[in-house]
Amino acid sequence: MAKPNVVSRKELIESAQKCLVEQGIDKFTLKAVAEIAGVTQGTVYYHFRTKEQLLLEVVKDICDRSWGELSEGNENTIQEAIKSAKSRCSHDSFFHKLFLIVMVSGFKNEKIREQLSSILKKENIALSNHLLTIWSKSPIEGISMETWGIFFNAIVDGLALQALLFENFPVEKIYHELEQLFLGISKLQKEGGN
Amino acid sequence: MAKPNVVSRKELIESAQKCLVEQGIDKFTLKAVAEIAGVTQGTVYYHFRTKEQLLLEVVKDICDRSWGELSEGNENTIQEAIKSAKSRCSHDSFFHKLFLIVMVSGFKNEKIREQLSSILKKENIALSNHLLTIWSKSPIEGISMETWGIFFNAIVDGLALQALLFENFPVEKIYHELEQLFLGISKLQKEGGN
Amino acid sequence: MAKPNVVSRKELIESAQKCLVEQGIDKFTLKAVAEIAGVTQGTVYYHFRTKEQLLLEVVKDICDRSWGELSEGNENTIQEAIKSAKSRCSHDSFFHKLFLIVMVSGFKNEKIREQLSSILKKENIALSNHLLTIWSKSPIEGISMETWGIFFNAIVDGLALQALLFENFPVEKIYHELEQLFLGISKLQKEGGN
Amino acid sequence: MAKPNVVSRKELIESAQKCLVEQGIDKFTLKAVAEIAGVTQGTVYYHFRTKEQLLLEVVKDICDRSWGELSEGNENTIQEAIKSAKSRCSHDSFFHKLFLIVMVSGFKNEKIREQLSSILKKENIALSNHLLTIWSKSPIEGISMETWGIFFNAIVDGLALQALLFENFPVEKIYHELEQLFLGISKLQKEGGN
DNA sequence: GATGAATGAGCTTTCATTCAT
DNA sequence: CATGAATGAAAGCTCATTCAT
Repeated sequence: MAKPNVVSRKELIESAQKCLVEQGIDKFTLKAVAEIAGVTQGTVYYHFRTKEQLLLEVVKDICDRSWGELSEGNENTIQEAIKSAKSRCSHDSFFHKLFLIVMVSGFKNEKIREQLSSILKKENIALSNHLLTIWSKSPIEGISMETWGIFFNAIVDGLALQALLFENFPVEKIYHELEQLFLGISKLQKEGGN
Repeated sequence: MAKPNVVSRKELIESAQKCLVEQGIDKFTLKAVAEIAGVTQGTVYYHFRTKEQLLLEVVKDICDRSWGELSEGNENTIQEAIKSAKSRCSHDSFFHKLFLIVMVSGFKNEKIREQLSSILKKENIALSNHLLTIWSKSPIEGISMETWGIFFNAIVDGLALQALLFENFPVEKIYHELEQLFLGISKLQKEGGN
Repeated sequence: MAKPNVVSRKELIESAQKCLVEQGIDKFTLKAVAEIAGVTQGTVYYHFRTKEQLLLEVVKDICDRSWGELSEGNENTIQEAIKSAKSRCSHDSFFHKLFLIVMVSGFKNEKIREQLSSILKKENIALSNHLLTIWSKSPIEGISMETWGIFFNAIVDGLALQALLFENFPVEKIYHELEQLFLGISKLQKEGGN
Repeated sequence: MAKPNVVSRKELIESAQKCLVEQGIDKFTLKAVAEIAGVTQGTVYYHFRTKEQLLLEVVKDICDRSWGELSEGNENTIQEAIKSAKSRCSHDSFFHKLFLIVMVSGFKNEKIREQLSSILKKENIALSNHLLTIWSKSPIEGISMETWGIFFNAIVDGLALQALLFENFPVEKIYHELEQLFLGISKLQKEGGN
């Protein structure tokens, strides 16, 4: 019943991700992927017809995971959402590195761009919805709830980018202050309610 | 054959940047750069001893320009700063594409990472200073002025990232709302003064 | 395309040797080797990871063969040993050309130098031992049996060198006289026995 | 009166020889030669129209020097001749390395081969003549005086070859025994005179 | 005379891809 | 299913050579 080599495919995708992050985009070769997975080049070809196909499946996998995390929706408070973002943000963040690498590849690959933009969009929406459950309405006039999601996502990504670039990015401190920012803005909302 | 002085280093660096952005990172070959510059491969090698060296000089050039813009400091109001950020943000932004591409290359190249992080740091500081001239003190307790610079830079970069990914990112709208965000926060500062 | 098992490593090594001797050291390119072997450059690279590696295996092969010949030890008399040396000595001697070419390459490659010196040493020893079975003791006082092996080897190599350089080196004549030399020296040994 | 740049040409040839010996045959590039001489590539071209021409002049220079040494003829005894040979023989002998390198290049260059063979021939003859002044006639019947010169030259070259290959070639010891060999053979001649 | 920028052919090497086994 | 030998196109790079200055 159990399908054989379902694992194998998944392992190869994970090896590819590992390769991308650990060896960098220009050493992302099928030979390298094969080596990490402990198989031969031919085997990689057996599972993915081309290199592009493998890259695409890497992207799909990223999206699936991301989607899974969003659906879990176990972040009930702003604090938890920020905590979750923080955990993915550090100087050596596997996830953000991988995301940026495939994003850059996506500049010349419409399929990749589409997939990545679709999860980003979903994140934006999920964040908006989340904020809606916390705030009854936008804390600042002129900023739609959709935009609040975009802003939150943008700031989290922007911080991740800095964390990847800086050797000693003070993740703890910055995320603590990010929490203050949201509390401050949230207060605005309550006051604005008057 | 062998006509002297047909290209300058600067022209080659610009060709390299064009190549990176227009052809993508994996078609960034010295042949392509040479073609764009209208010279032969040998000429590129005469000026930059390796491909890595060329990439490094591309990064240096980005940093120099960025630094130049910061020094000009002709953004006197928040509105102008946001306007300037907006102008660099669009679905096909040359600058941000280039930045991300070299940043991803920098993941495996310490020299590149250092340079890029140094300009980002300068941007953060310039922004903090700018905000300091507008706000007398931090509008929200618990957030240092340094962090406001980091936040502003992060949100701008995060939005640029989305703009690169989405086909129809509403730059105008979002940047208008970003202005509202800053006005709202600024108001907090004044009130907090009481 | 991609027909498996069209060449063996051994064939490639032989092609490389042919290339070195027939085309000379500075036309010893992997393209040339591949052409001689009737394969593509890629194939050569599949078997030997670098050009240096191929050269090293060429040297190893020379040593193995040389060692094989020494072990056979089917030269029972001085006359036979000289005959064997003569046969390898001529204006176009494949063996000596090859040896000198790799020796010169070995000047900047410790691994090659080591291998070549090791077979030369073995030749010296084999010759000493051979002479010992013919002469009961050194024919000339002050010259050890080890040195006789070195001298014999040196003169044979020196003659080979001249044969490679001169257009009309009188191999027959010189080797006949070399025989006289040994007979003369051998007589000394007998007389010295008194 | 003093011709300018007469030196320069000579210096370039010496730089080329240095380059050949120190960097090896496959790093013998005009750029390397220019660097050693402290000039630019263009300058090397100004003096020698092609790389082959430079190599040829290197060979000519070797021959001129060698010929100069032969003409000096300040080796009056066998002991002095052997001493002179010994001095040129060591694990790092500049002269023999250079000779072998250009000899190997000469395998595919008739002009080089001719020049080298001509000096070798002269050496052979000079040695024969020298021996003739010491021995009234050949010490061993059947060996012509010409051949004695060839033998002596061959053994000296063969020993040099071993010295280049072995890390610890016992030059002192071997050359002392070579002297014994000649003394032994010389004695034969006197006895044979009876 | 001398220089250094430019060239282009050709080199070593890498790599996605194919295919017989 | 999986392998590994083979391929060929294209990459990075080197270098003898040319030429305007």
